[in-house]
Amino acid sequence: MRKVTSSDVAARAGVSRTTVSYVLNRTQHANISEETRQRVLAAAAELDYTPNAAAQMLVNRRSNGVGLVYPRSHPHLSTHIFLLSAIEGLKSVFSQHGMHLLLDAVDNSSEDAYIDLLTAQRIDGLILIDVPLNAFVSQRLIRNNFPVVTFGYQYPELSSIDAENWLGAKKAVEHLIGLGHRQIGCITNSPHFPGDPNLRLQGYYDALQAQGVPANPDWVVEGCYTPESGYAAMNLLFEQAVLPTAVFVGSDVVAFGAMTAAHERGLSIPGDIAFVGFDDVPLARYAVPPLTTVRMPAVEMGVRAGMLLMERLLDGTGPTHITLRTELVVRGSSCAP
Amino acid sequence: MRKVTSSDVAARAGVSRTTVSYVLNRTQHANISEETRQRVLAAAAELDYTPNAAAQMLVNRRSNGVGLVYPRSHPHLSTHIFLLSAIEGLKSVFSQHGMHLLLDAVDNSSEDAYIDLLTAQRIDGLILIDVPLNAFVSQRLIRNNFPVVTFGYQYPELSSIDAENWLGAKKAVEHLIGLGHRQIGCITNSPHFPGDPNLRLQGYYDALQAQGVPANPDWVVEGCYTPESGYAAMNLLFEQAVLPTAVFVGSDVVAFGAMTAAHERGLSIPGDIAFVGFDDVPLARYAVPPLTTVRMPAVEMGVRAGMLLMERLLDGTGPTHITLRTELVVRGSSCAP
DNA sequence: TATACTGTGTGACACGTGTCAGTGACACGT
DNA sequence: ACGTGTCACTGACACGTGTCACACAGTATA
Repeated sequence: MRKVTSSDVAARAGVSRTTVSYVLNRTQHANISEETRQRVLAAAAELDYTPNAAAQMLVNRRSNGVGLVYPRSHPHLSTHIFLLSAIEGLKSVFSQHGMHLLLDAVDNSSEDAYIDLLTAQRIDGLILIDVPLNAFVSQRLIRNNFPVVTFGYQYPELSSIDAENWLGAKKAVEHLIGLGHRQIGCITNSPHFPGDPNLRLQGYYDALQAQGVPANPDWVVEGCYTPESGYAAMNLLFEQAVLPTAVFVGSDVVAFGAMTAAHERGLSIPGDIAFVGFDDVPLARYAVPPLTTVRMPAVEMGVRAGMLLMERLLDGTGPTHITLRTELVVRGSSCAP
Repeated sequence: MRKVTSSDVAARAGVSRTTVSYVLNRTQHANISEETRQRVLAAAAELDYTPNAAAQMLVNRRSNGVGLVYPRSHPHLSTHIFLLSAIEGLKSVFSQHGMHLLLDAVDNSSEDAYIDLLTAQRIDGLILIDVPLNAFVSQRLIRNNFPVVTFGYQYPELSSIDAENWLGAKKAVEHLIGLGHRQIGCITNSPHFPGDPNLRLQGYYDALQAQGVPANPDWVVEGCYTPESGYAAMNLLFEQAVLPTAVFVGSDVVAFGAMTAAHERGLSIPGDIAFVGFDDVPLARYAVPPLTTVRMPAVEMGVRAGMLLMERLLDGTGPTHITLRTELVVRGSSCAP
């Protein structure tokens, strides 16, 4: 089957290809009579004409594509539940502008493969979700002034979107302290990477210090995105001589595993041990008991990131950094010890 | 900044652009001396040359893009957890072939917007996840012999990938019957669409009939993807005069809501009421109690779908239908009444 | 009458690539 | 000397679009 081109439309309307282009693109400075305009429009509709994307990309030097890059290493849920919400927000903005989303997972090994997407002009902009940037790549992006929005961490020269991780964690722990807890453990969201300060963990420490509650390094254990890791981390905590009466978990999904470990040990929640999570995943309210957590505005973060990139693309504005509020949602998993 | 083109490479290597193309594409019938070949390769590397995707698409009539379409109407988790796994599987296949994934959500209103992606030649193939095809669109796809793989439902002329929904549901309910249950309710995964037989619901009915257990239409309630809907559906069941002793839920995520409703009513699971879910979402094992469920091989479905599409693209094979096995995973939420 | 201007439309080029047909140069067999 | 063949390489076209500079007719202006 042959593809319909603008020449076909021109022939059918009895005009030149140039005229077709002017009509379809509503070119301002072109004077086209109303009658011809209608003839062209009719011909295009009858032939069901769609402009060839490749040809447009080639001549416009614009692909209307945006690359969305995330690390493949993150296992299923935690960050990826977030990924879905972010996609939802991003798409709601991009679809209004006729932009398409190109998905690319990145391995730790060949982490600059997605760079080809932009040197090949396949995308006009880049959204990076939790992707570690090595110096080579970041400098290249900055030097070329390529439109980038980073998600969840900041780079001075690149636009970024984030939420109040530190403050959210601090509020969560202060909530526990306010309930009377003095022995508060922490299971982190992710393993520690050098150079990547864990703001949620820092919020935990700062809350303890601000309220004069002693910190116990034995009560801080690393989680790694999954419920399995939370389960294992909690069992590690149970090996301590003195147990905490409350645990702040850096991610709801990890908290699911931690709470299961507590259940299996016969502890009652929140009677024997209280839990607070982070993210407010849709299932958090359906944990047993319902999980107290810090809400991340995931969809809104996607929307704002999309808007940031569009502004950059259309108006050429410089790098902007946005931090959205987090909110403590108190449910059944936390109460006085 | 100017883009590096193959002309630049040619100039630097002191050869023609044709030679550059032959070397970089390893064109078989072209005879290029080893020495020239190395010169070209070196020049390309020094200039950090990447071919322009638009130009390649235009001349090759191939975009190396695959459209992944899903309905926006599905709320967060259920199908979308599945979506992430599918993406994982799809990407593992596509990345080997240099194919890119283009994401597109489809509204009920303008459900054929994604068709423009293919008439514009922006994509070479289409993966449809739970997207309802109206007659107009499907006929157009079939007539043009466009490469399509549907996910989760079948269309005779289009390739498809699915799992044993009917058999999985049947095994789940037979499991409950085997435990001694005779009063078994059902909360569906999704609302009923005309023309879309709910195979999981059918498996439920057929298991009851095969084992001679009476079916009670009052015990069948519609869910709608979310835990909220499961919560509401379960409370609807609780309004019955006689309560079921076990419930088969068409989706783990919906089951989370249903179990929470049971907890709030003070019922013990599985003592007072047993539950079996469907999907084996990563969190299912961390429900309270751990959820007995039917495992969907989501990632493998993605892989197989990707392979199906690649075969179709490379070898031009006809439509193929694949159905993968499901497996009952028995956990703590089900035992004898 | 010559000039300028306005409204309407077109020819031709550029974008960057893949590839067919063709060009010399050289070797070989008769 | 002449045809045949191979090797290494290149010129030119095509893909489908956007847009600049120009053309032509008709009308107003000096």
